[in-house]
Amino acid sequence: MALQKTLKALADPIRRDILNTLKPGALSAGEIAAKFSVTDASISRHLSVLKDADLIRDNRKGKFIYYEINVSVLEEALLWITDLKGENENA
Amino acid sequence: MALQKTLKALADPIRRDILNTLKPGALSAGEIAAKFSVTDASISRHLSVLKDADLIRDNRKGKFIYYEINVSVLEEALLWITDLKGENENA
DNA sequence: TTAACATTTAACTTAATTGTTAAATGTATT
DNA sequence: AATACATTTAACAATTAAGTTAAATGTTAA
Repeated sequence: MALQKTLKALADPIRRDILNTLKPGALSAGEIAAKFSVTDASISRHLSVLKDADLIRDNRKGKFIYYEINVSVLEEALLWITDLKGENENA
Repeated sequence: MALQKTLKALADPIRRDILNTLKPGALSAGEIAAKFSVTDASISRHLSVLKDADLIRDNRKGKFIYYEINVSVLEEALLWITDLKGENENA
């Protein structure tokens, strides 16, 4: 189930863009939304998909909710694709 | 565009299953379809999504159309995810 | 407690995806 | 040419996904 959620979450260009945006460090929902041309509500739903996939984590600081990337679940996706490629990491 | 198509194609469990099924070698559409519980027509459309993403290639041999996996486009997906992970392949 | 702000959730619309059945296409065989 | 077989395509129904606006929630500060 984790792999399915991960790949589904990564299959949307806005969500991939959000993840890249968070790579340098955490940002609030508003800061993230400001970078995109869709509504805050739309970004909020994308954030919830990413969070459900455990690709991001949130923590509230006062009025703001900061999101940070969590790369740990990418490992499974990487392994799946690598295995499909049929490559040996020691080759 | 290629990355988007790749990830979208990989975001479906049946399509991932098809790719794994093709890993050992090419199979005809019918042989692939026989392994799944959906109709031939449904598998045929999954095959066309995979083909459009260039994850598989087809070649007809008489009545049969054989599909084989093409892993080359996985490289871009792998690079994207690896870069997001922030890892250096020499680290 | 009221007001203001940040964010999410609800309700709704539209578009895309997946599955089904039935018709169409391509190839081989008689 | 006619039939049979493998596969795809078309047409349709059901589900899921993504966007919008408006209402709701949580937090801070007056």
